[in-house]
Amino acid sequence: MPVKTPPASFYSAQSLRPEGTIGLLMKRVMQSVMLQIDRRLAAHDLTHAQWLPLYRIARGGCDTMAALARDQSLDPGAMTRALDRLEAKGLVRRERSQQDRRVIKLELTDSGRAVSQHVPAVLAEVLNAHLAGFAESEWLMLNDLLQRMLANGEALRDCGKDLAKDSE
Amino acid sequence: MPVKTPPASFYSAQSLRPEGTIGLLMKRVMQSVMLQIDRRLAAHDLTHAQWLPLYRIARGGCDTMAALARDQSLDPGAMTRALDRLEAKGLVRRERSQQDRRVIKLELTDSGRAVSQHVPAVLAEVLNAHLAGFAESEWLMLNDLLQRMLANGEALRDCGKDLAKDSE
DNA sequence: GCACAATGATTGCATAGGCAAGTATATTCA
DNA sequence: TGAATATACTTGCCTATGCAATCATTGTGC
Repeated sequence: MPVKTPPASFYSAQSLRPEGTIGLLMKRVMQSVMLQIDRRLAAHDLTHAQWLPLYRIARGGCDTMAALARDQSLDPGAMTRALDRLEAKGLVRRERSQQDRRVIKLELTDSGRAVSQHVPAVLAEVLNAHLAGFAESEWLMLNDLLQRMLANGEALRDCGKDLAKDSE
Repeated sequence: MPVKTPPASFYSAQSLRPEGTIGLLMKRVMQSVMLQIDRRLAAHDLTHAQWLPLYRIARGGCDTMAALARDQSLDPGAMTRALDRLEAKGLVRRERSQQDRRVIKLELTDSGRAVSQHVPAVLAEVLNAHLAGFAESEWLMLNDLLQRMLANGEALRDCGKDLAKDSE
């Protein structure tokens, strides 16, 4: 059994006030980031949920629904419908593979390629705006802290799939 | 005109790789936090989006739809439907105010009060688990950095409601 | 008092995502 | 080979959220 770092104890059930937690703070920051991305991408008829699959296909390496869904830890059903919307906008084409007839290959249309090129500038602008006043050391620190939170979360992901029975 | 801190320049349109950005990192951390909350609240037939309104009503101070929506920066329509679901579960009661016949007062049922008491323990557990290995100074730093990002975001919120016209 | 604005709440329409069931195709292995 | 298994994708049903339009009620200014 691997040695596990014990959970922290910054929050306690007795004294917890949700409004001040890391969780709500982060939720609000994400709300703000997505709002700003949506405003800027609206000019290109894209939403905050659509730029990533588009960008991934453009970059290469993710050219099937399943690959995209895994890459973004997203539900396959959700990804199917996201691609439906991108296809309806004429940004993505689907074509059944001949090697493996289960898979459907994805590729961008010319229009999709054109739109995807606007993505990095928008992302950079929005993120930089939210980091105004940050020292580079603080930015690096934030990256590090978030990565560690994510690692902690991944350790939790599979180990406790069957709770929902405690403290009933 | 107030002096504005200029945006940072940690990301650039040319070199940006979305996968490594603060934005995607944070999105994944939130995915993980919400997944863990959902697993634990499932025992009480609650979702990650439902504990906050419930908790708010329980604590007092937010006893109308509009107040809750403002408090959570949530769309009034979304909040109406969220309350529909909580009411359907028998956790919340709605009653038209006599003083101001536009407003509808909210209050928890006994069942709602009982369920809301499980919330803090779940939140504390999930957040602490994600902060495993953190020094207190790191936790404080994370709070500070997130709060500053949020402040930057709020400065953006109203000033640029009418873009969606640049770089077309 | 009355026109007009502001507020509270709801509804329709859209995107978005999770979960589970189902279909089609490939792979594995006895 | 043929049955069991795994994978790719889809669909149905649910929650969740934003935006815009609507209605009722209240407040404001003349």
